[in-house]
Amino acid sequence: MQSTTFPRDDLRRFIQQIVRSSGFLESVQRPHEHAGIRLSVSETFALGELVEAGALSQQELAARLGLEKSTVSRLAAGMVDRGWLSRERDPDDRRLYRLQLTAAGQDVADRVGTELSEHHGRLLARLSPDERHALGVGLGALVRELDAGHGGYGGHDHHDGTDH
Amino acid sequence: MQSTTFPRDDLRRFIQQIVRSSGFLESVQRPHEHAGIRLSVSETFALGELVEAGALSQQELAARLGLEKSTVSRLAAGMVDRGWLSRERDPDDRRLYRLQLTAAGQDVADRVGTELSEHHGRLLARLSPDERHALGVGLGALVRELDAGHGGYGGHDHHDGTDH
DNA sequence: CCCCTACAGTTGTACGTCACAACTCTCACG
DNA sequence: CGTGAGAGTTGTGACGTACAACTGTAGGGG
Repeated sequence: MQSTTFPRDDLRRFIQQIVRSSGFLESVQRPHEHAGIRLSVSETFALGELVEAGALSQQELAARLGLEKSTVSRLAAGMVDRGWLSRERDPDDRRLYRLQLTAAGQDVADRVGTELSEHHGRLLARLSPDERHALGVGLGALVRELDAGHGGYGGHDHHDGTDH
Repeated sequence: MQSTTFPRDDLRRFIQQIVRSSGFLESVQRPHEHAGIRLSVSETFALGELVEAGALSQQELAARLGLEKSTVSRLAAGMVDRGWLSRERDPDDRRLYRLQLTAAGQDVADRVGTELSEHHGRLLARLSPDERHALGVGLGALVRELDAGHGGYGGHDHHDGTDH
């Protein structure tokens, strides 16, 4: 059964308090300023995914973000408009796009990343070393299981991972 | 091109992967089925806050959810319509409402809470006892610091936290 | 070679969630 | 009383998203 170290629904209480303390419900819906740049949460995550992956098709990006392809189509278009993304057809399969950060896009990603990193650093600095370590272990395990099993809240079950 | 500050932020990487694996961006925007009941994320959290607090004014609920009072006004109205909430003026100060769960509302809160709890339980069951413990310690510390300092991602800074 | 299916991406549309601003109503205080 | 402050409401508009119907490319069999 469950050990007494993590009783009944503490995870839920944590989530609720995180929501409360981080202005969560507001910030997901509205564009935001990070490092003097106005971007939506989806854009922020898209930057992160592109930094990590290098080049992605829109489908792949959609799968990573858990969004519909039509949504990502418009998301990418907006980022292209702002000069953050280059969108070229894949020469080997002209159905695909190759989304890639431009120099300006990398710069934005860098600045936003730095700001978030500093923010998180300040937050983590207030934890004891043991707590920081515990957080890393715990979140690492959580992410591992979320990735492995189905951890979604929706049941919709996209984000499959079937790529060519 | 120094583009490596983005991925170096561990907390950020965790968040990103959690987003990816939990269908987050989609589910925040759209009503959802929990225990056969269709509700939005804000409604889910509102139920949680009301279970925890017993009775709240709309302002207090707004502060806890990090939402504007007008938004909460409509949120509460919807929940009253569905019979989950009773909304009576506070006899001592008729400006305030006393929001309280009805029997039906408590039932819904209970069912949704149970489902979430089981979901979280299944997730946590796949962690080792050490990992579960670490997660508890780490998240506990994180919540503590989020609550204490300003941990918000916006610069907006409402949600003052003057409550209780 | 052509058709047919599969797949990537686009566009039209509708919906849900939210904030801001201007308003009403109640309270407290002089 | 009248004035100001606080709780809640309503009008409005912005934004992010999904779904469905569409276009265009690719890869097979007849």
